[in-house]
Formats: sequence, C-alpha cells, structure tokens
Amino acid sequence: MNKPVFPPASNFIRQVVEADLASGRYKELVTRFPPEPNGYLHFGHAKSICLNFGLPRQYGGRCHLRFDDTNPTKEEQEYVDSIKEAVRWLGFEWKPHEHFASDYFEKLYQFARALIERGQAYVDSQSADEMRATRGTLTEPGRDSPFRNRSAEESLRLFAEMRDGQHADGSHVLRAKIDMRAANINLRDPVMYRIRHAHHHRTGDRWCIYPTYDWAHGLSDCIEGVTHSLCTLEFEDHRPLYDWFNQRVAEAGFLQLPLSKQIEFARLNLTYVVLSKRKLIQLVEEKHVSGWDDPRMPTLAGARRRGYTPGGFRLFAERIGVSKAHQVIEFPVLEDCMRDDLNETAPRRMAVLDPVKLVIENFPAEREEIVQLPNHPQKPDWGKRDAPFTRELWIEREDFQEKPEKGYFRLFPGNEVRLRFGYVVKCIGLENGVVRCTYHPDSRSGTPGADKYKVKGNIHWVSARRAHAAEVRLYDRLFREPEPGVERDFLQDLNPASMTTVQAQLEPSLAAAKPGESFQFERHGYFIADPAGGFNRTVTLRDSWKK
RNA sequence: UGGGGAGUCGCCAAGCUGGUUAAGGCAGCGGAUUUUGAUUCCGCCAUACGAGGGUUCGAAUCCUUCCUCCCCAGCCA
Repeated sequence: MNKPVFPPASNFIRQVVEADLASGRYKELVTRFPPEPNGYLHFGHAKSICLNFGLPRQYGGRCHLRFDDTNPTKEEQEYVDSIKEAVRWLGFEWKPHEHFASDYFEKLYQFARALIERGQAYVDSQSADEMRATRGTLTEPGRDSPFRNRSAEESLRLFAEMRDGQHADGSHVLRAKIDMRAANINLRDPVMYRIRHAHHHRTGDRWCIYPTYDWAHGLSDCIEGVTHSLCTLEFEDHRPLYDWFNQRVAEAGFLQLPLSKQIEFARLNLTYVVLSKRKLIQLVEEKHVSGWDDPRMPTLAGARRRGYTPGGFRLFAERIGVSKAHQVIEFPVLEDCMRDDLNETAPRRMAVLDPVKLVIENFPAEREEIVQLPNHPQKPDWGKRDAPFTRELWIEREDFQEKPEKGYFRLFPGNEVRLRFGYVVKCIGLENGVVRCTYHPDSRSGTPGADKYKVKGNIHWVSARRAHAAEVRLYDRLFREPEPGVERDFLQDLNPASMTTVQAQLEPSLAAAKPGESFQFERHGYFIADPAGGFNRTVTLRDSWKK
C-alpha cells in the first residue's frame, strides 16, 4: 500500500563513513548538528538535521546537538529553545549530548595560551582597518603585522589583560601565526579571539573575549569526540585551518586521537523560496508575516503550522540526496513529499470551501438520513463516521456549470451525479443562485440495486442545516516571481495574495478537530487545524483535469 | 591573472579501483483500476555523461587542453 521505501542512495559521505568504520580509524560514528542560535531553523536545516542524525542511525553511533554560540551579539535563548523544539519535532533525539561551544570557553582559552607559548599565536594590536589593509587580496599576498614577532611573554600578558577586561573592543585580537603569504586567505593569520564587552545568553558577563568560529568549531568537535564534521560547501577552504588548529592543539597534548574530519556537502536551495537568514529576520522584524511560525514562512516552525510533517521532511531529505554539486530543488518536490506522507496518515473529510446551495426538491424538508463515510478509501480498518444527509446541502460552486465545458462531468442541467456515499441526483438547473435537483430514492449508496445508476461524477457535499462553519486559510507563494532584469529589494516581490481566507462549510465531525490534526478535505488538499482556530491548507491535491 | 570546489535526462542523483543495452526518484507522456478528475497500478521517457583531443580491444569512468558555474579578501557563522 505504501510506495516501496527505496534504499538510501549511496553518496560520498556514506562512502567515507563506511571506509573509516571498516578501517577501524573510528570505532563508531559521531556527528553533530551545530546551529548558531541566531534565528529559527528553516527548510535548509532539515536537510542537515536528517543527514547528521540519520547517518548514525544507519551505521551506529550518535549525533550531538551543539549550539555554536561564540558571538554574543547575535544569539538569544529564544532561538535555542526554538531549535530544540524543531529538531525534536523532526523526530530526532540528542540527549544527553546537548552541548554549547560556550561550555568550552575555558578550555579554548587554555588551548590558546598553549599556542602562544609554542609561538603559534600572537596578540595583534592593529586596528581592523589595518588588518584588512595588510591581509592582501585574492591575488596579492598579505604582509606581516608589526606585532607578529611580539614575544610569547608579552602576548600572554596582553591576552590575560584582554580576558580581564582591561582593553577596549577592537583594540587587540589574538591571531594564529600561520602564513601571511598563503594562497588560501583563511591561512593568513586568522583571528582566534576578539574583544567584545557584550552580554552572552549563557555565560553572561563572565567573558569579554570570544573565540571565532574557526578556532572554536573544530576544537569543539574534537573535545566531543565527533568523528565526521559535516558542513556546507562554503567551508571547504576552511578545512586546512580546521585541521591546522586541531593538530596544533593535539601536539600540545590536549586532544585525543583520532581527530575529527570535516566533510562538506551542498546546501539546499529551493525554487521560489528565500532561505537567507538575514532576509527571514527582516520579514519577521518588519512584520510582513505574523512571526517565525507564520505558515507561509520557510521555517520549520512555520512548516509545522502549515501542516508539513516530520515524515515528509525526512522523505524529502532522502529524495534529494547529498552531493557536492550545487542543487536547486524544485519546490513541488517538497510539496509532493508532504502529499505522500499525508496521504498515508490523514483521514478524509468532506468540506465545501466555496459553498453554493443545492436543493433536492423531492426530498422531504424535515428528513435527516445518516450516511456513513469511510475515513480512508484504501484503509477500511480506519472505520467510518456518520454524516447527516438533508434536503438542502452545500456543494462546491465549481461542481455546477450551467453550460458545461467539454469534458466536464459534474453537475449541469440534465446530468446526473452521485452525492458521495448518498444519493444520485438529477440536475434541473439554477434558480436564484440555488442548484435544483431531484433524487432517485432507490439510489442510496450501499443499498441493493443502487449501482444500477452509472454516473461519472461524484461530488462532495455538506448538510446545510448541520454544517460546521469555519475559517479556512489558503496559501500561495510568499513571493512572486521577480521581474526579470529589474534589480530591487526582495520585499517588493512579496505576494499580497499569499494568504486568502474563506468561510467554509465543513461536515459536522470537523467541529471536534483538535489543533495540529491533519485531514484531507476531498478534492481540496490537506488541511491542518490551527491552534488559533480554523484550518490551514497544507498543500493542494494533484489535479490532472485538463480543460 | 590567486586559492578552493562543481559540471551525468526539465529538477535531483547512482555509477566514476575502465568492460554486456548509463540505477533510482520527481516532473512529463500513454494506459488500467477507482463512490476523491486523488490514491494505487502498468508502460514510455539520456546511442548519452560540459566541449575537444589522447591512451585502450573497450572510457561517464584514465591522461590532456579548454569552457561554464559556485565559494573565499568579517575582529559573522
């Protein structure tokens, strides 16, 4: 009943992992998902999370959740909380391995002192502008800082003073002494520490010097025993630095071997979707959306409210694969994964989003028949539910055409159609905006002889008297396609029609829907009950009707 | 003009220690089943692997030249 679960495609990361495990270089696989808590997680992170947590599931081992909180000016506790929630929601667990780079600040400080003592790091007192000027360019080598040969003793003293708060922001930095003429710019004496008199969300005011990413990341990996450190392509030319730092600190006797290995893969790009953190922050701060969890946002919090599922994301991650080639995935691929997942898990319901009244003229006004509706056409064990069938019903406006276009087989004057799981009705015509019909009393679904009525059309309906009226939100892309050739701010491409709200008529059972529950509204797509009331459309159904 | 990467069907992606007809998924096309024009099912869908040379009995897989695209000059990550 389910599509065969195709085996995970081989990829270069699996190959490396398998080889390392087979060679005995690493006893078990340890990965980590290392977000900086400076925003909410988005679709792109889902790929990384599934990769980092999925690999150890397959090969044995574990994945740590580590917050890369080395820059106090951008990070907040709110983001830490939202990240944990999102990872858990996706179906992954990291406990007890919840770590913070800030847990290692003291160790990192001691490691740095060791490098200074060994002549591998020095305090530079140039200004940021001077450093930029002497770094050289892509094609020209850099020049040594005048402070490069400062004695270890003096650097040690200055470094201690920096930590003590005796120096102003920007007055000094600690730099690795590598090679100012290196072709790889990252090796031109990279900064290890900068002074920032700022409050950190976890360490408070205990520190006023903070390690940079390059200095902190690889060492955090090694401290935790991470074997394979997976990151995105833009860090490829940081790898020599990653290894340099780890090796120097290992030489100083601080690390256990083997050291961790950095492997880069292509980040996720989705057509029509903005995944730039800077822009997402802007959307929230300028209130173009209701928040990080606005159902239109490409965040995991938004996806959740939109009705996207963890299983859908996991399927997506598996489908798109992992490689080093830049990938731009067509957005419908993601939507299709959600359909695949929801198709298996969402009960069916009848809902009329654009109601028009239908009256069955020969059906008694007071009569109310109970018909039984299956909860899933392919899963009889899901059972059935009751729905009242009455003389007046709501049907979909698009299910009636006074003058049918070719190929149309729903209601039009003279045509017969089945009201799903109810009776076959014959359409008379439209009068004062009401579709008038008569029914065949012996055509009720499930009764003997009812199948003598052969009709092509089969439409959904809701009892007008017993319907549950509710607000239903329909979503479109947050951004329109930008006009080609016109250079302008991305906000100008915001789609004003990205959310439309309709008053829908739903079958009575939907009145009891609990927030977070997903349903398929037949012919309309998948919908989720929102905590704030009403329903959000997750995704439409595929529609192969071509006019 | 420096360094680091990548180029296999519209979109992804296997294969790349050279060896029958270049996996698979998504999309598309055709058909069957169907009380959702959904789902499900079946069939079709690259003489071709960025381009040109070369090595070889044989190359997407090796060598070579070239082309295109992406990343790097934060005291961001």
